Amino acid sequence: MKKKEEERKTQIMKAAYNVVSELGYDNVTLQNIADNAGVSKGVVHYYFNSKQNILLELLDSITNQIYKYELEAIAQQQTAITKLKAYLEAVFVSPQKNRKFYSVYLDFLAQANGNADYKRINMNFYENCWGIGNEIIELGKKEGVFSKEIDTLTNAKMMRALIDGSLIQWLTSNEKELHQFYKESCINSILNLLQYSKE
Amino acid sequence: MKKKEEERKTQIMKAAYNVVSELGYDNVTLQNIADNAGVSKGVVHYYFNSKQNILLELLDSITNQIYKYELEAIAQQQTAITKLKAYLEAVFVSPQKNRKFYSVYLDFLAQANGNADYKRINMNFYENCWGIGNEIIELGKKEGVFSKEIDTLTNAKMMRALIDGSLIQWLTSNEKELHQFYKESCINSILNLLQYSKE
Amino acid sequence: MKKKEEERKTQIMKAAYNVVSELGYDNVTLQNIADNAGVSKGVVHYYFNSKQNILLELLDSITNQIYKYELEAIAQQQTAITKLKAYLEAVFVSPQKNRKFYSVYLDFLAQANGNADYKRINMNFYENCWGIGNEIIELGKKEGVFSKEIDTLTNAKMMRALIDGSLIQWLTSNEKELHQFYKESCINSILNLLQYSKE
Amino acid sequence: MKKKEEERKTQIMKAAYNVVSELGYDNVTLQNIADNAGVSKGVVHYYFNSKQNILLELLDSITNQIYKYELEAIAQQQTAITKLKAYLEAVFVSPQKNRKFYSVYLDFLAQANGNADYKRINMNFYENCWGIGNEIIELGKKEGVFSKEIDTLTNAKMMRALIDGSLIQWLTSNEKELHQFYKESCINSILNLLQYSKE
DNA sequence: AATGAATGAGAGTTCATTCAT
DNA sequence: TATGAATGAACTCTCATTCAT
Repeated sequence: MKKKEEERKTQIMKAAYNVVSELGYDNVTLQNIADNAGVSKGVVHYYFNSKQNILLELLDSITNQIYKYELEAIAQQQTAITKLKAYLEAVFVSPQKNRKFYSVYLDFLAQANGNADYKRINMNFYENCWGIGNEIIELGKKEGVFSKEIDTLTNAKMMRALIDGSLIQWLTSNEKELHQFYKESCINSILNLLQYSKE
Repeated sequence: MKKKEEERKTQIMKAAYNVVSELGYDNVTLQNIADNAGVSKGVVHYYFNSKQNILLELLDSITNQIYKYELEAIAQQQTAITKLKAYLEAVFVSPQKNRKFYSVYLDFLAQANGNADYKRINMNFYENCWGIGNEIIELGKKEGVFSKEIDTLTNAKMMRALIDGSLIQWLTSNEKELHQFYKESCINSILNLLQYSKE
Repeated sequence: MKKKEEERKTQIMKAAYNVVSELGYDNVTLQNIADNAGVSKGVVHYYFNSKQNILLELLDSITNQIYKYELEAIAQQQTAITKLKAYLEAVFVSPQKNRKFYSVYLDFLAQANGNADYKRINMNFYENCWGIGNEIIELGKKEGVFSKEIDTLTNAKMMRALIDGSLIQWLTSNEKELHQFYKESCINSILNLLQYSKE
Repeated sequence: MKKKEEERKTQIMKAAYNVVSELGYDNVTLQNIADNAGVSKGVVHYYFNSKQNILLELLDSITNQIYKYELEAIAQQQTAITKLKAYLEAVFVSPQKNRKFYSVYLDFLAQANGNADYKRINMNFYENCWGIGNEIIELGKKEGVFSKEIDTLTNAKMMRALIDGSLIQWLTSNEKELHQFYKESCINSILNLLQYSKE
């Protein structure tokens, strides 16, 4: 019983993810979501109490999925450098998936500015991301491959800023081949930041 | 005649900027804009042909203003390092102005994903920003203060990614005092990137 | 089997009475009724075929209960005057019960205007009430305590009009202490009408 | 300008009156009202901010109109008895108008039970009606045609209860010819109450 | 040049009813 | 018997756009 409910919610959330990525946050209607999920409009309200709720759970769900995927990626590596590379491979997973995730995520970032709930969820995502950065940097310092002079948290934040800024730039560029460029540039820049920074 | 028309359009655009920053892109109505501008709803349609047009011109206008402001800032400096610092001072102008600009800009970035016009305007803004980066980096290489091994355009792009990523992070954090932290972290990271990068 | 069904229907009807009195006729949902009865929404449909049916049976049920209660009250008295007083004590039973009954009854009266079924049930209730009035007045005429000149049925109708009009006025007044005032005023007016009327 | 707005609101309110009397309070839709008024759905919202507002103003409007009509009727008479008769002629104006007004009024009375705004408006109407009763009774006492022993306000309240109760009974009866019966019975009962009451 | 009244399509939401389990 | 998931029609309300003045 509980299982079926969970399946339905997942089904609707996937539909919402599709629709938001295709039409953009404010063009989404419940009818769109229902159509994409292959259910009636009433079902959407039955499982979520409002449109707001669906989108709230969607943001929560996709950021957590991204985070878990990244966590798993670095867990399979042993050294700071390989963990860092695995992390960036996970982040820059593919043009298709990045386009989908970042176009939806950007919509939520825009909404977050005036919405405390979205803000909270995004803050949580940031903290998770910074946590990954922290872990890698600390390990690198221990290994002696990263500069001991740099502040761990600050650089974790800068890492994520570089990643988000890059993928947002890439989204605008609209060219698939640039995905590789941004991935490599990001890796190089981060490596340089962590290895050679002074002061 | 022409002059009055220009004034009216500017007046309405300022109102649109205020309203979008306060309410968010998709909560804006023409009535809001008209009220904020102190004119009737009909006037807004008279000078712009549609709501879409106002917002299109708004994005164009604010990105160009930001660009000009940044250009002027670096024009007053002579060396690469001072130009870079002036650039970042111009970008991180103040918590109030950054909040206003970036909340509106983020809204447009989100919209841009499905809208070629927004995309084009943003691409133009990016190119302007990269141009500033290029100029500073080239000068620094000539002066010998920046590493000659780095690729100019790539690093100009990374600079802007770091800036945008930082200010978007800051927007979510919602704390005024962090503005200073992000500004300084950005300057330090960029300086380190440009001065010590290898390969 | 039959017994259980009867119990269930009673249980649901009590719930309906509670819910209509609390929320008002048009704010009632089947879910409310089901919740108040502690059963599932499907059960309500199982025992009654439609929402309309529940409410129809509710009106029938509560008007008959009121009538029976009034009948019993006058049956315990022997004289016209004591029967009349007992009748009015039964009608003005208590602020709580009057509020509950009259708020629901008023809802039905309002609905009755466009609904022949409600109208029929209410007409039946009126006839029952007039019957009580008739009985009391006839007895009083025989006893010589009421004027022989008055028309029995007409005065029975006026009695009930005075009662309903008073309790509806009282409902609006919203003050518990006025309940006593309206009860006494009603008794006095009816006594005067029946005892001293000319022509 | 103001005049046209007033006309439109009146036009819409008349339509609302028609529609509520035909369909009943909770079956009314904004589309019905718009259709009956011969305007678009948007216009109704343009002049009233919500459905609730239309109905609130409707109750206020019709009760005040009724009151003014009654006031004018008694103003044209000089003695207590002729004023009383004129009042009742005004109240029982015609089967058509009574049916329309009382079916709508009954809807509002039912709503008033859970709505403070409706309650307030109805209370105001009651006070106006009691005021008319007071004026007539006081005059009759001065003239010596009404019993000096009766309490003025109490009897004014009972008068109105008798009137409302009678017309509500008549509504259910659904027979045009009974209108005359209820009018006459009401007049006779009130006259008897005011002339011959003891204690 | 400027107004704001009027339109109507389309949004989110509610809920009686149906029906597979 | 009993459940509650699913449906979809119908509701109120919003708002870009049009247009007579």
